[in-house]
Amino acid sequence: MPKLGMEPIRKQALVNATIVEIGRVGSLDVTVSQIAKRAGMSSALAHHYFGSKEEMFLAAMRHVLTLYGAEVRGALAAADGPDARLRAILRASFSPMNFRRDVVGAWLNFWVLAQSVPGAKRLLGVYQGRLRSNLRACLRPRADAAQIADGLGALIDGLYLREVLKDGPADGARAVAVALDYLDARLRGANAS
Amino acid sequence: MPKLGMEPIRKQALVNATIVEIGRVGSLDVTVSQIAKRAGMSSALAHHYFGSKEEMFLAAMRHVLTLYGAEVRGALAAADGPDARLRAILRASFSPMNFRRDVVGAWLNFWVLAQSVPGAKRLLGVYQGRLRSNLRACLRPRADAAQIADGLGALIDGLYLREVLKDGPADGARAVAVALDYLDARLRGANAS
DNA sequence: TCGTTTATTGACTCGTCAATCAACAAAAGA
DNA sequence: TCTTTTGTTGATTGACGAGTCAATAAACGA
Repeated sequence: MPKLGMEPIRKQALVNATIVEIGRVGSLDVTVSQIAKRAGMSSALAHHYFGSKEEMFLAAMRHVLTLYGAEVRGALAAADGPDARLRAILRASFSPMNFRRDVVGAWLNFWVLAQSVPGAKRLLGVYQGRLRSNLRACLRPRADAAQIADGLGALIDGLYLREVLKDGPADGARAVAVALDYLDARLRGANAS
Repeated sequence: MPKLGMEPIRKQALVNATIVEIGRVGSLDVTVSQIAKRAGMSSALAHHYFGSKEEMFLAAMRHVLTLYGAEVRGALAAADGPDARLRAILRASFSPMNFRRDVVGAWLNFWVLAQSVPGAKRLLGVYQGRLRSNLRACLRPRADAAQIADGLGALIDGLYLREVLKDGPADGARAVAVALDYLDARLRGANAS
């Protein structure tokens, strides 16, 4: 049975299974056995490839973040002009992939993980920093670019949160609409206060 | 030692200890023993008063929600006019009490809890419903009241989130400023798109 | 061919923790 | 006084789960 070069395949399967299981259970209280089972292997093998459960969580987090980053980069590449780039970031952030129930559930639990695991906190910091700098870049000429970007970043996270708790299916288009609604108003309005 | 009428005192102590411990550990992975110890009693007594750990979590959540509700109600009572009432809700939401590190940590974990415990989900639903109806009431005359309220609610939650992850101390005043910044722009601007 | 590396698992260890229980202490009531 | 109610805990149970280990097997390299 044992074919060589299994490591990357097994790891990927475990990462996917981790995300699915976290989303299914709705918390980080998933056992390595559950994850391994879903990935079609024994828990011992999971421990063999990732040294620990925490390492598995971090790998899953890294994967989600990587996918998101790729999506944003792709959307940005196809947009020119600051305005179009802003909208591209929003659309990417609320794309169906990011709104898959398990992915959003994973994000939520990663936020919690970041409270206690420094590695997780660092990863989230990288994501937030990139998002912030992307947003600011689109708003650079304005004096209040930083404040607008911070608010918009928070709005994105908040809209995410709402979707997790909703009963029905997530509605990315609506989230984009709400965000654009505020952003447009803020961009047009005088820089208040 | 045993004085009578201990029940409410013990329960309150446990609820407070639960919030503190969740905030300290940064997750729901707190043992009943830890909580009981901080509350100055044995874990057996904790189980005696609340039947289970889950019941303790729900009681703590109810308490946080009650405090928040009282704060909003108090702020609303002292404000007249829709505009002042909107600002009152914002100020109450970002009051120092709600930005205490452990309280915000508790909120974050309650969001996670709501994913798997129906009772928790119901409680959060009540909170969100009240917040939404309060916000809408302040915006009633407008045709787009619902959309503005939804965005503002999400913005509040998102700003919360940012504070949890920050390293330094939480800054409620800044959050209020960012929220007002967007809200003012949105209220003044044409109802876009 | 034979040792080495990679893949894989079942069984096991060790710790932890929620929940229970038996027992004890003090107040209230009869 | 005696009994019932309330408060309180140490010890115990029972389950579960992360991580380890020994053993097996296939491929590879020399």
